[in-house]
Amino acid sequence: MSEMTVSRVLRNRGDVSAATREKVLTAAKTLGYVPNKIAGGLASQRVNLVAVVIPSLSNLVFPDVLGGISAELDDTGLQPVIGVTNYSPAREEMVLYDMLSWRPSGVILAGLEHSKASCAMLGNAGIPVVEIMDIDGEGIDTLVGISHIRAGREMAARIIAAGYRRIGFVGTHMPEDHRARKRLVGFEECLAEAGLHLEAREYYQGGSSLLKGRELTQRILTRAPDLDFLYFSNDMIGAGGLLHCLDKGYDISGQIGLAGFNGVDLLDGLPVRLTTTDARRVEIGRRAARIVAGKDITPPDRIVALQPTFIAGETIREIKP
Amino acid sequence: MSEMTVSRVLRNRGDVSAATREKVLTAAKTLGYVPNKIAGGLASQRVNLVAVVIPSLSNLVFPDVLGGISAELDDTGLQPVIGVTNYSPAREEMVLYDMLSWRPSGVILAGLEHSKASCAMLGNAGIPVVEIMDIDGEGIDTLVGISHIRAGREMAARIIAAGYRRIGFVGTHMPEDHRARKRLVGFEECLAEAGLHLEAREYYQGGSSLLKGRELTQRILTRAPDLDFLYFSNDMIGAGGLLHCLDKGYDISGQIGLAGFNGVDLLDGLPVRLTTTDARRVEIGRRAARIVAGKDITPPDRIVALQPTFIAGETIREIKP
DNA sequence: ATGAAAGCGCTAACAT
DNA sequence: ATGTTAGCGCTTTCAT
Repeated sequence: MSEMTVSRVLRNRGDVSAATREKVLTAAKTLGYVPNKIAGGLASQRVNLVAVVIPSLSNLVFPDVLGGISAELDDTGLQPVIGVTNYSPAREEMVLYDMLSWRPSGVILAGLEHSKASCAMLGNAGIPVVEIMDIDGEGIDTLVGISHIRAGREMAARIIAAGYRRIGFVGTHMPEDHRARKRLVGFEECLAEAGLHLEAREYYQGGSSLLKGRELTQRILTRAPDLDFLYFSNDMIGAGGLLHCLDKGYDISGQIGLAGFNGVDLLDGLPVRLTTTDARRVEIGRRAARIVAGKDITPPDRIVALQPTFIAGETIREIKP
Repeated sequence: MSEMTVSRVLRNRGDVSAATREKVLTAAKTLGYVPNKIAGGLASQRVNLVAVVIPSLSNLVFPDVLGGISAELDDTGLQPVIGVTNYSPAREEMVLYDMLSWRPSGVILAGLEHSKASCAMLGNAGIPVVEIMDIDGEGIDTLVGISHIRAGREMAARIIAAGYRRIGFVGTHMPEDHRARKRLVGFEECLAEAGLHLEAREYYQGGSSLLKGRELTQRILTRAPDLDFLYFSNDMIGAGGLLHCLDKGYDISGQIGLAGFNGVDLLDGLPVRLTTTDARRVEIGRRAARIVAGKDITPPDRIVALQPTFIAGETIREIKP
């Protein structure tokens, strides 16, 4: 029996008689044969991999996105391969270079801001490229995400409508976290339109944790004790802030309101539910994967805009009707 | 100039004059050339990938392990490729099959319990295989981890020494979470040796969250109101239990003690610090990566046993001297 | 339904 | 320091 027949059986391609098929399968099993995809990929010029490039795994956001991607790729024969950039454009460039050298069937990558070389590589790759999370800017091929500017604006509008006026911000100071930056831009724009401005800011570097949220909140409230609202750049920091305020006996939502961002349900059991915005993480992963897999057609404008949705929680006053 | 010279430049191999080297590099850059690793791998019979197979990304444990692996592989030219099994041996088998078909340089995978076919594949692969997290059992090649039986025993011993006697357990009921199972085995063994036994158990399925921890704690304390200690199978569930007990006004550590497992620092800012065991996640990742990369020699017994370390926290009584 | 031949894009090994 | 040749293990294509 030729190797050709074996190849046909193992890929369920072409006509093979049930008898030989059976023989090949059992032989492969007993020999513990694992086909060599390197040779296969070289011969067929196709590889069932999708490169997924994200900034971090410890940020609770990305496991959710990956979950959406996996779920949607599961029945397509495509496999995600994850690369992590640590929010460094230089590292992103290296990761992309490495991944593209494997000639994947598509690329999903977080964010719109990439080095010139990265953009060139992606443009020349001749494969679907889906940039996710953010839609405020120019894309290379297709975008799937939410407008963080809008998310920031909407939260500001809710806060103002609820009557808060002395507002502070606590967030990351990573120049490379463009989405956090855009949320703040939208937030401040909306404040400005209402004749308001941020009364205080507190920035931090590195990962987010409850403890950091506590410390920063303590610090900003020491510096600016008369704040009546704090907008945090994510839920983990926000939850830390919430715990601090509970500790200190603040009247949450009355004396001081709080809001985070993301809508991570890991934190649902806190003593008070944090007001936040659902960033539609799983859905973003799903839609991106569907496009790469060719399950969805790309919209004409090449943008899939999902809507960030407000989660009221209990740390903001209700708006009187 | 032959393609061979180009190949040499791009891999920094063999002697190439500085002049031609320069020429090749600029040409590659302007053309946006990305070498084809599929062809390269086939020709050289070597591929700079390390397969990393883990059960889940949403479990806070694994991003930490991956962090350790990445950090240690960073300067080796090796690249981790992550596969997720969702705690399913069948899925693990598929993931392994897929990954091995790319002929990686090594495999790091969580746990010691694998399907027969998985073991056969790994045994035949002819590459370093490091099983991580757990050392209670037989390995295929090399093990790096902690003894969960011992971790369970040690926590039980501390709890008993602190004077608690009516002890309950809250944990996952996933038959495939062998490490949680082994901790419980060790825990109960130690109780039995002291003439004690678990007074109540509460199991759950699916992922862990603060909310689930609250609900389960409420339930177990309703059924068995006179418990004086709760051992949780992880910190997230334990933190939920802690929040519930705080809510209900329990005297934490006095009236009821609590302990989790893992030592995740994300939760450090809780109102009361949870007693737990540090599972040495980052170190496990590092050591496994060092072995796969050939930085460390494998110990003669093929086991790298790390010590789970007790973190006292504030939810257990201090032992009187 | 099965087989034979060519070749995918590189690199190892051996010239020069 | 640079070039030549063969071949990695498959799949594509074309025969039979």
